[in-house]
Amino acid sequence: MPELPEVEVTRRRIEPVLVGRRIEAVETTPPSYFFVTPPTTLRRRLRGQSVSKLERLGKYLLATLSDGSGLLLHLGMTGQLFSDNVVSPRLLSATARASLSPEAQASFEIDAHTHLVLRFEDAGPAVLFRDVRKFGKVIWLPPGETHPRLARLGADALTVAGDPLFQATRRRKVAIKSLLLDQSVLAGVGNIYADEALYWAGVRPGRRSARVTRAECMRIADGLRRVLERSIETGGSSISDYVAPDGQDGGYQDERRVYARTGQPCKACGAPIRRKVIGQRSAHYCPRCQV
DNA sequence: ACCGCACCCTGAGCGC
DNA sequence: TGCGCTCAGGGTGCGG
Repeated sequence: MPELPEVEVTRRRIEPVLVGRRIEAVETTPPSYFFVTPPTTLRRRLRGQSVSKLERLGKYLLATLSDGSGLLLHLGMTGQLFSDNVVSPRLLSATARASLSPEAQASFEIDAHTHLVLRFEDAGPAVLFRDVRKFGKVIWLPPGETHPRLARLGADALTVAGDPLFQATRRRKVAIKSLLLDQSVLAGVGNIYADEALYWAGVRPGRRSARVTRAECMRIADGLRRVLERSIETGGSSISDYVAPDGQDGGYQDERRVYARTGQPCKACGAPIRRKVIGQRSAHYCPRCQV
């Protein structure tokens, strides 16, 4: 699911049900590479801690705990972080949706894809982390320690300026889209918003980075800010799995200009949107509006 | 240093 | 109905 807007919306909406509460119990699925920190360690370290802060770093969420340690989460492709008092069909598989009565669907049952459950000392809702494909990550950070991946993150895509972006493109042969997806260059951009920002900038995704002009980098930075801010405003993109912690779908999927619109007319010029594989990911663009 | 590729995992949707 | 195929918003690690 999640790119910067979805992670930021998740942060904003899960913060009120996380910060200030003391963890009483931690439940997990068996060890897997989803747990960078093994479940047994996680249980031992988290119990009794209260959450003092929740921040977003690129696509990561970092919860600071009362002893100074940290709980680092990445939602991967299909990660869902939510409180267990909410309802959404996106929290069920299609088969579960088909087999369950509407009444049964109205309360979430912890399933095999729910890898982490945090229960708290107060009577409020539990916080759950569900992830069908297990590309997400749960990492406990000892007090005072950071994580190599965090140290390598580039500038946050929401606030990046055109000039540093232009500098980063020099002497790079990779497609401009692949550069935007490189988290050590820009933190937070994923496949949807890379395509959308390049559309607004009028630049084709396959252009070699070194051949993108300074003026175009300015437009790409503007495009990134535009699509990321607007997506946060509308609650992110809910295309297959994404659901906000309060169970709400996002709205930005309705505002897409190119992503997953292959063959459909460009909303500006009518030309059919094209799909092309770039860096093993699908890229979408308007052949007339983007050069 | 950089680039392309294989790989991690599960499910949905398609044509036959 | 079921099989085999492709596709999917993520990132890492390897060899060239």
